[in-house]
Amino acid sequence: MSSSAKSALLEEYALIAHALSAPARLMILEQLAQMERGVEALAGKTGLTTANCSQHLQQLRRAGLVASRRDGNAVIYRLTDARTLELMELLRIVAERNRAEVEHILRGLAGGGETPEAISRDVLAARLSEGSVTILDIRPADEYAAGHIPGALNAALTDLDRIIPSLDPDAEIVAYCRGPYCIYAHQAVAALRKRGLNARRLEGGLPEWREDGLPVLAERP
Amino acid sequence: MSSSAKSALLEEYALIAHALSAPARLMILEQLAQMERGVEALAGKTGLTTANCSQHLQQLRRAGLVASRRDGNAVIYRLTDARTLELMELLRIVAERNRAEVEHILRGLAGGGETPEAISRDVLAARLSEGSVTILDIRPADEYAAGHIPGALNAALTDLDRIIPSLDPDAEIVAYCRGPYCIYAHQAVAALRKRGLNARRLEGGLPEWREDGLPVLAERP
DNA sequence: CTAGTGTTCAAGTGATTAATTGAATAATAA
DNA sequence: TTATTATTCAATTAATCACTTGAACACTAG
Repeated sequence: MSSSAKSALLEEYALIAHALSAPARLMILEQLAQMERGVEALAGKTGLTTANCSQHLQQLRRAGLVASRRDGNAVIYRLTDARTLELMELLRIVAERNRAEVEHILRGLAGGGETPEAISRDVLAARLSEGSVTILDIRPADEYAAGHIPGALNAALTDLDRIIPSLDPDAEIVAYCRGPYCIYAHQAVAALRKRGLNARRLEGGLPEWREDGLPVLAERP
Repeated sequence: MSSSAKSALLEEYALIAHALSAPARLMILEQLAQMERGVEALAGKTGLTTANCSQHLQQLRRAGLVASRRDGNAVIYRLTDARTLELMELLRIVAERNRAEVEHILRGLAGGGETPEAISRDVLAARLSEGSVTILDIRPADEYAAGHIPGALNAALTDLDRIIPSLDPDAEIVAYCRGPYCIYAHQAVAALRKRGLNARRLEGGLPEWREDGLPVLAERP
């Protein structure tokens, strides 16, 4: 009884870890952290087929990490627990500390140049009110519309060149994206710095910002 | 290049999660959190065969979670990173929040009776110096010998009856074991309370206590 | 050197997995 | 009702997994 309780518990914990052990599911969770979405939309965003995405979603549901509701004939999935984001971030931290490959990949994204430390959310929040920073939201427009840092300009990565001329060359620029798994901000910072701009990355992304209770602006709430 | 970098990163994160997705490996990690150990000793503690345990250890090593050194003809494994423990604890927290089964199992361990909240490490550490608490270490003797809270009495679960007569019936008793995955302390508290003693569980186990920088006594350091 | 101990490797089995395809099911609109 | 859209199910494939068995390897003691 006691040893079966122990192994039952271990199986529960392993089930959560298993839910996070497929890249496809990590992508889905990152997407759901931006906003709730239907299966087809998620499939489009992640590049999975609809059926495959649905199956992954059901595995996530079995683990209790996502829940769904019906809206007409669409099934809208959402994260059940913001703690899952912490779990994913810790996963990233442990991977970064223990696997040299991770740092190697991240260095490659910086394009060879030196990249300054990411700015913390606290610090950015404090400077927000001063208006002394230009904030760039490097995500697709629909995710920006679902919520963004007040005052942030939206620009997709492929769209950066369009917005660069309008930036104050002397201002400090802070770029953010979906979160710790997202490389948009890394790439944006590398591109901006290559053009001589003073750009840094924000630690984490919008979901982490929201989770810290910091202000978020949505197009229609 | 960018999308391949993204998927390469996701695969790295998934690799860590995968390492944690088997109950056998969670058991091994919990053991290694107590003390470093050779393959055979780990196999004995976890109930795995030696070969199987060795294979799991190599999977953990591939993920970077454990490292090894040779000592004579024995290969001694250890955790590489205490952050892994945080990851396991968060895994437990998310499982507890999202899966009703977990709470159900834990309630079963309490034996139907009411169990008080676990006492935090800070609070116990503060009371330690006052000497107003009896601390019980519910782990096998070898793990106790490798390190324990100063002043703690060692008693295996099967051994509880032996030690109970010597306990002050009016004192507050705090029991701890290997950590958040370990159910020894749960069971010990249930048994002690059934006998009318004022027992509570310590939050986390010895590894977490040590990780907080709190004092640990080892038989031979 | 040989014998003994502790660990790893290699091959094989059964179970589980991710992903594909196409059919089945819900809910809505005409 | 039928048609449409969105999602899930069922059957399939190839790959990977945990675990077992028995042999191979590394190191130590004699």
